[in-house]
Amino acid sequence: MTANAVLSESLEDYLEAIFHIIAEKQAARAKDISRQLKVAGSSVTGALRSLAKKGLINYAPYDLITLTPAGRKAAKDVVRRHEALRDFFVNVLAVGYAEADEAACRIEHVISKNILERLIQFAEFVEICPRGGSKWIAGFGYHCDHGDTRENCEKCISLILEDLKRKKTGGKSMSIINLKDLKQGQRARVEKITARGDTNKRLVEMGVTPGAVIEVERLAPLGDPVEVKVKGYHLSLRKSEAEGIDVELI
Amino acid sequence: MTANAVLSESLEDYLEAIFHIIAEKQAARAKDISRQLKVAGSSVTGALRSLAKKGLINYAPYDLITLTPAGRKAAKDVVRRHEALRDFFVNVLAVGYAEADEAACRIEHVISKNILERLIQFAEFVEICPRGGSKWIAGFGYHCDHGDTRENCEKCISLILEDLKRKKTGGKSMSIINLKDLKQGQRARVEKITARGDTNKRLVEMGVTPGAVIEVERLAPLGDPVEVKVKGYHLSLRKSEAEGIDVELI
DNA sequence: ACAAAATGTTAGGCACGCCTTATTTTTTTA
DNA sequence: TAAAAAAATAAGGCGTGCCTAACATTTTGT
Repeated sequence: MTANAVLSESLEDYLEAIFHIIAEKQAARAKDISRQLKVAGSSVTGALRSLAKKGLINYAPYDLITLTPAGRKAAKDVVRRHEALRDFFVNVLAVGYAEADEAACRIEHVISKNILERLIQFAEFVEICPRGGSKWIAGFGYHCDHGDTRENCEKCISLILEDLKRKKTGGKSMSIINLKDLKQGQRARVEKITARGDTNKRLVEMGVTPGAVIEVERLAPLGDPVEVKVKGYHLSLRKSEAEGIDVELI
Repeated sequence: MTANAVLSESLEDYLEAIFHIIAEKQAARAKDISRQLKVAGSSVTGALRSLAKKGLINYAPYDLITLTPAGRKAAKDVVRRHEALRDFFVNVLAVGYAEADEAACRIEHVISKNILERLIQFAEFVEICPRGGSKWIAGFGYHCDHGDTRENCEKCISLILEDLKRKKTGGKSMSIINLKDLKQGQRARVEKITARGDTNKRLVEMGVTPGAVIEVERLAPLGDPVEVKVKGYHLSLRKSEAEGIDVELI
């Protein structure tokens, strides 16, 4: 019941594991957790008691384990840190997924809020800035493997020139579309929030602001709701909300 | 005496503190360490015994503390991680020094070798790639504070165009100079290693390769030796070695 | 040189977080 | 439905890393 108890690294790991198990199969059992975290069953019992005492999980001996609202919030926070770090390593540093995931696992416990937000913003910036982009990251990968020479930079510059020409011919109105028209897995840059009033407010609060990168994670059959990821947060938007967001495909 | 014992986070902290104290005043005392790490004196005694047992420090009760060669190597490694992280946070993420330093302090213990190298390379890449550079990072700072709109991107693109023009007029031979002609604090990109034979080999081993960013940290009165930083490593180069390196100012 | 102050060490304790071994409870299966 | 298997818990131990309090050894000031 404690309001905002500080979680130890290992309790964060337990919470994260529970979150993932529940996402797959409604409720978790101690065995699932011990298997996932590779610790003895008795260690799990102790951890579960701690988490229950902090009001983060519903737990009774021999019973299934679920997250309380506070627990879900705390778990999502850990997961967001984890995913943001992993995405940064994969998308910006061009590190392999497995290695990135493992590194995220360790760093997620010690990174400060501010630095995390900066990392998220930087990854976003790299994607939307014309000077960045996936080609640029590919160039970084080349630089890592082969070092850099002036000739490579010349090539790089001509790539920018090509991009510029494309932009120019595309004119000022590019492929601005509505969020609801995106397909699953597509990413876009928020161009404008056309929603007004409360909806507008709600969207901004959730991190949906012009310039932000938004990714469609799942789309219900009728497009309602649409699950998206923005700034590391997973959001579920109603169709009416999605319609109030204009985006530009990346 | 242990060859390559794994150090706990706290022992790494102790080693790092000892390294910094010794850099300032020849030898460390337990009090210096307890003051710096903000722990009780008795904790220091225990840690020192551990470090001595691992053959990393020379330690006798009531006596001054110095690093063994192995200890110096281990300490330098920790310091490199710390500095590389801090530099990344400051130079790439545009985070304040104090905050960056504190974050580095925590992350340095858990970051993997590979990811660290990638971070170092990325920071370097941002500096030497024409698409990156300090102006680009400044743009990132703006993006963080105000979000991004298409107009900003237009400005950004015109900046690149200006850069391109400058490069064009500069022609193909830019300001390639010799490393020995750099002043203290200047940074440059390694263009070519003109040294041959053993010197060449030694330089490459130390991370001085074409494309690398090199920074002059200290310059002896007669330019021999010159202390530089490359890829997070602090090196001391003899004048004869410095003369074998052609660089381009950043 | 010798007391006072500063510094260093020992001893004992506490909290974590993990382990192993043994026991209890629940679920499966024959 | 009862024995076997699986899952969960309890008890006790270990290592780390920190603390306080008490004691030992320098160093310093006069």
